[in-house]
Amino acid sequence: MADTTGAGEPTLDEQIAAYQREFQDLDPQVEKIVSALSRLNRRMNVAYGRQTGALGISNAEWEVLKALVLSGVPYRMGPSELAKRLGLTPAAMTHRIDRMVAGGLVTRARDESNRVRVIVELTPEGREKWLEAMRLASVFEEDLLQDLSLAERSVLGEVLTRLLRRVEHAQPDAGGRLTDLD
Amino acid sequence: MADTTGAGEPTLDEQIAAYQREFQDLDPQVEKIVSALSRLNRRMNVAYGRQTGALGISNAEWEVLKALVLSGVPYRMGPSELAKRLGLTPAAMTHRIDRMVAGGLVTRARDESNRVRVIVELTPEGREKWLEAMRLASVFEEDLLQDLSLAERSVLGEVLTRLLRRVEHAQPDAGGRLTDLD
DNA sequence: GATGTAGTCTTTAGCTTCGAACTTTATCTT
DNA sequence: AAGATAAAGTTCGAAGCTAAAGACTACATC
Repeated sequence: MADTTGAGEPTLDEQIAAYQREFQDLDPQVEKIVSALSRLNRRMNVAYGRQTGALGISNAEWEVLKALVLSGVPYRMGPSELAKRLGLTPAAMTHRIDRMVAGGLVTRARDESNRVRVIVELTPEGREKWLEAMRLASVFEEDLLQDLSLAERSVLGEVLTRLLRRVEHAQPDAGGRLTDLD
Repeated sequence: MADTTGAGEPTLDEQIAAYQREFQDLDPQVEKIVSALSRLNRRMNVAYGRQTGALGISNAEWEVLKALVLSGVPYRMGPSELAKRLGLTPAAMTHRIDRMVAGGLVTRARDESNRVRVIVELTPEGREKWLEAMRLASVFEEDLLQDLSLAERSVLGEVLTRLLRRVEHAQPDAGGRLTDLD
């Protein structure tokens, strides 16, 4: 379970109509964008989960592999750095690393120059898993976007990064309004 | 914690560059769109979480309220219907309803015409909570999209629903490819 | 060099979820 | 009717998460 496939969910247009019925002062166009974004993301995560599952790892483990690989050679990071990157508590990171060490995806060693620190390092097996997952993911992503023209891709990318900048550089105040930080 | 704010995360462009370095056959434009989508969604969920938290409910409870309100008067649904809608197991639904009954957001009653069934019904307090949350959310969403022109909003909505249709009407096969169902 | 303080993990307790087994009620078959 | 089958929720045990407390190391200050 925990499919989040959205089976039995109303169509997007039905949902917008219901919103309009229950909450009048709502811009349907805004709501459509927001709802589509959220749904699209959930469906994509389900797809990623199926792919990583087929490789015998979880999405959670895939994220750790991703952080390590993207950090570049020699593929090492400390647990707290990883935790911050993934938005986890240090406690959760400890346990996740435990599982991944047991699965042979990473190794854990004490930093000899500073014995408080721990070094998590990607194993060759872990790197290979990530590559396999990436191969599947990139095929899926290409297929997903295949109907979009080059112009549409360009606009979509630009608009999304603009929105991203807005949430990142602004924080909602108590009333929920976004106020610029800089 | 569990902020998922992405503190200490590389910028989007740095991340794309790292992908290129570690995995050559990747279309940077595709990856930019996908990464932006995912990040944007995480940041938005954090914002929603702050807002619902300020109202004394969790995002999880907010989702149940949403499903009930959108179902329309008389705001009633069965646990399994709710579970399917939210992508939860029946077990998780049972517990979530327990908590919401305790919090006065919904009531639980046996259906007298079919005593296997249970009816979860929104309380006036629950409906009011949802309205408050919606007021905050709609302000946030308007602010988020404020820099987009009408034309851009229209294109964005159209493109996103097209992508959504593609994931919904197609399922990735074992190799990860999306194959049309109809 | 003893003591305090800060930083980095790990441990513990409690919560939410999933998967699977179980209970209760309705329905179908004969 | 009687018994099998199906459907709807709940209960149970394990996994993974958070928050808070604890343990250990490094470093500053006296």
